[in-house]
Amino acid sequence: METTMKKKGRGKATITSQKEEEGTVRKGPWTMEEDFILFNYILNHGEGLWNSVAKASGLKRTGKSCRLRWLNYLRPDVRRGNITAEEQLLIIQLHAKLGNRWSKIAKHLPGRTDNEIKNFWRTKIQRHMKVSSEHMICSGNSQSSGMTTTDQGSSGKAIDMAESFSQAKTTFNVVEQSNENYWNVEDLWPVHLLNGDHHVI
DNA sequence: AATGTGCTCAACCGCCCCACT
DNA sequence: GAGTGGGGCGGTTGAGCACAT
Repeated sequence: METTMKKKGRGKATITSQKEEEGTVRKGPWTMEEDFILFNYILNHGEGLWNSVAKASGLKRTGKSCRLRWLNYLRPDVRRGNITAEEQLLIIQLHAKLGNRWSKIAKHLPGRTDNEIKNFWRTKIQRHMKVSSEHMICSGNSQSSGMTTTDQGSSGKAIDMAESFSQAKTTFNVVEQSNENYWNVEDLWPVHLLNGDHHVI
């Protein structure tokens, strides 16, 4: 049996059904059962040695996949959705300072993952920069034309943006996200309590 | 209501680094 | 020093959703 993601199954839905039947590595969206297994395994054995986790837990996943799922989704301290205006400002400032070092940026934002920040940057900031850049070109300011956001040269623009952003946060379209269509990590918490393991990481 | 388009974000890929032998 | 394996990181992909037409 396989529980599919509630409504919002995302990610690469690669064709896995045949191969997983053959006992090879499974890919694509995680099911609730898999989350359940991984979550409980890590609660009982701790993090690290991800290949061992993958094997010992019985999950037909790679160690990398287990690690990613844990870090980006299952970890108890992970915060989901609603990147605050302050966090957005911090991200912009840190990116100006550190560049695309998402994991380093994430360290300054407790509960936020590098993946989340990276996605946020690409979907919000990068697009905003593109729009403002186009606006500048239209306005006759050609200095910034041709600059991509992956360039380190974008740092200056990011700083400018951070300044204007701090002044007009509301114009930046802070994204409200609803996670109601996902199963929550909280849904898994009672399980470990039932197992008699009360130690939370 | 149906269709098209753009956006979001979970997950994979490939590369790199580090520790160990 | 060379080889190997595990883990971490950044870039990219693509299914599903939301909104527009």
